[in-house]
Amino acid sequence: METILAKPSIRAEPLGKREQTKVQNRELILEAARQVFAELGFGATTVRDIIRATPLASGTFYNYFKSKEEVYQAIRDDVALAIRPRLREERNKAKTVEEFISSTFRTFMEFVADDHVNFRTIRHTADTTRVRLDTPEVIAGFEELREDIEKAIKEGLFPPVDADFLMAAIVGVAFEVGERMILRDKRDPLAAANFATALFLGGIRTLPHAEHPAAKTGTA
Amino acid sequence: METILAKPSIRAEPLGKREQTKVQNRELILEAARQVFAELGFGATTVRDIIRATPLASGTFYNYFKSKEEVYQAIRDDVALAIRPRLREERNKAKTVEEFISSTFRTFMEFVADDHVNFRTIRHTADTTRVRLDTPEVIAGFEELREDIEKAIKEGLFPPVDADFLMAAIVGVAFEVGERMILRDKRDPLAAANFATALFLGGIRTLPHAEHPAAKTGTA
DNA sequence: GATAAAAATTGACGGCGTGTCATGAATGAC
DNA sequence: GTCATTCATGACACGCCGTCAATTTTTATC
Repeated sequence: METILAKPSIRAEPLGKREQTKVQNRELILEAARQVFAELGFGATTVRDIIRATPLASGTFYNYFKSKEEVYQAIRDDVALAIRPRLREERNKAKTVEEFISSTFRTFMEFVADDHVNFRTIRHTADTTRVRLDTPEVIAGFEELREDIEKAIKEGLFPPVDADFLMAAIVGVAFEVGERMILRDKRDPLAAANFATALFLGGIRTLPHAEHPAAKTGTA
Repeated sequence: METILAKPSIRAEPLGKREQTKVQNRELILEAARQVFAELGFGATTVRDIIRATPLASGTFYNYFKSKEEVYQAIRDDVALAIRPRLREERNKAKTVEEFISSTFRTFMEFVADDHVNFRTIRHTADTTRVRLDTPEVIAGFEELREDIEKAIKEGLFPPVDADFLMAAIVGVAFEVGERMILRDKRDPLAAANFATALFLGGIRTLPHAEHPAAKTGTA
């Protein structure tokens, strides 16, 4: 852990066979887990189910993860780590409240629409009940948002509102509206983002008007 | 199930011994479950843990519930069934958008503040990860909200917005801001409700200004 | 009250998932 | 080629799950 001095003068890609299979096995487990979670739901899935969907032996699983929860975290964290930099960048570019809010929701909704397979399978278990697990990485993303809001307040971009509540509100709307979006027959991330943006910028009265107010369900 | 003709001419409270212990046992299990969930978290709790916290035998559990999930549902449903009528009543009394929104958030936040023990223990598991399970009763509450929004649109109270998205946004903000509220040292349901209400009525620019924008964390 | 029928409780049991660990195979260093 | 290290393997002991035949408790009837 301490000695970084390695033999090969070339410090690059060509991993040893050992490292290769290690990475491979990890990915094998993660991929199997994604499938099994999607099929059985998180709650019903067992470590055995995951490992059975893999050529590996049961004991091997525990060389990589401590539990199915940890696998789930890894999956979730991949997503969080992928979207967080993009969100941060967008927010940092923002010169106005409008840009801050709209770019946040647009980026998020587009990501969710792309990633809807993961999103869906992870949030919905087999039965009627829904599950939402926020891993430390995801929570760190929330904190980043709050920091950015606080910074924006300091710079006079935002009025001096309760940054903590505002962060919570943005998160709540993003996830909840995002979920409704991917449940619809036709996923329209822009429409969802526009809705959320308008809500935050001007409240209900400035929301875009729906074409067919009643026939808008699509959830069944 | 069909014959309602019972011997006792008095059709009233005094349940038979049979019915009494039935109600009692059910309550015994529910109460034990509340404690154990709070202590171990939902995920780590087993049916055995629950029944052990009870004078009953393991087999008896299954006369009352199919699984720990069903126990959890029952607990959650109690809460949902308690708050739904109050929310509905408030919304039905509303004559303006302002009343509709503000009464919804005020009622919800007050309820959450009162019930924060249940809310907290149920939403937070032992580890860092958070869990949210929406039971059918809770989801039915969401649907009620959407129906009320659709009705309000028909009556011209609301502009013709996307009722589904608006419902999701209200739910998201209510839960997420509600959670931040109960995490704070001093629970202030009115402040949380005012924040959410202002957001929905006029957007960010009309949000109440925080006294000490930076020192507002309280979450640590 | 005594007796029979109905209902509910009990705990032991087979099946399965969990996490561990001794064994052995693959890899890398020399 | 030899040896040490690292890792995969699957059997194992333990505990939980849901069931079910036996038993106890309650209710109905005489």
